[in-house]
Amino acid sequence: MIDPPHTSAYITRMASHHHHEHAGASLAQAAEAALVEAGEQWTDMRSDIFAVLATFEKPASAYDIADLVSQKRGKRVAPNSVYRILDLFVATNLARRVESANAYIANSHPGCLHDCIFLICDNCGTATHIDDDALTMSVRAAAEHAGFAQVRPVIEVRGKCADCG
Amino acid sequence: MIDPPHTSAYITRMASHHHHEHAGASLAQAAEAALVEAGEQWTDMRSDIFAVLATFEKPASAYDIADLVSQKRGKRVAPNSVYRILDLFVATNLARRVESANAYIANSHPGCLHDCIFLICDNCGTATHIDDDALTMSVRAAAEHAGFAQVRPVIEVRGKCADCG
DNA sequence: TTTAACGATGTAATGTTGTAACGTGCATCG
DNA sequence: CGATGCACGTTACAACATTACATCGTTAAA
Repeated sequence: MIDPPHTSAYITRMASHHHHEHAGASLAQAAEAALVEAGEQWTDMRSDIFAVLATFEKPASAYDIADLVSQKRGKRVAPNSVYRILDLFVATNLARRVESANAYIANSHPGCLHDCIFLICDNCGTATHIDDDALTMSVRAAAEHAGFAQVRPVIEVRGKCADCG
Repeated sequence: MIDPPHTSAYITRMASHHHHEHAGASLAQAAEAALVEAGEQWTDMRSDIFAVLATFEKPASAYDIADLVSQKRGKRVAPNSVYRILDLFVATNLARRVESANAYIANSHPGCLHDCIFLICDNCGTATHIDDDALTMSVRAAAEHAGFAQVRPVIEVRGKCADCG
């Protein structure tokens, strides 16, 4: 159903495509399509959580999202529920977890499978992502060379962004 | 450490960089030297924390360390004290933080400054590190090209290690 | 010799992030 | 109808991390 990130299907798909950056309603639509494509439901709760996540400039913690979604719905949504859905989003490539920030960020081109490199500013917290398939493939290769399988690269760079320099 | 790779490509790539790998007492000595070199004190508490950290095969959480050091001393050592010292160790390159595991690992060649790539097994939790300066320099370069300064790469790979495959 | 300053550690409290276990409501399908 | 499966709710708790302030010993100045 979902191509796990370590399959060759994943890798081949990733090599060719050139993508389309979404935003706003278009992004939500693309997300919905990708989730349905993966055989999952696009529920109100999932829609709300994705919408909130997509409004953030910076990586958002599950608790941040829980707060905003709670507001939006006028009813408490527990972090727990948010985590469940974020896990689903990550598994289906609608969102990414930023490990060095314990937070999540919407994928601006869901449906396009990719290893990402995140740059996170230590000062303002914003995250930008860059794509460099040569680089990420080298990291994969190095890990596989060391005997690792089902590899999932985590490539992030902390530093000071151009605006905060 | 797992068995080092043996291909000629790997060896060539690594050729520029020779470390002395420390272990046990030799490692503690090297750590002490590096810390003193950095203008910091090598106290009993720091020594104990480093010793405990160095015994772990897997990345150790601050709480893991706090528990063991508490045992060793017969007196409770608060996580907070451990964090302080771990922060110092990370700042002085005696230890590394593994972001994707919220945990720490002793640097087996303190005093030798460079970026590491960690491979963490999702199954058994063990972490091994590989050095590939060409790769880490490329990541740095990519970040700098995007306007980032004072960059600190976080390169980790989650997956299944050879033993757990 | 007192006393001020400083660095390291202790203590307590609290904040943030993440999971486990189990319950409820609702749709589908035999 | 009853059984199944899935999404989500509720509660509780575990794991990770920080803040503020106190204490203690060493060093350095008065």
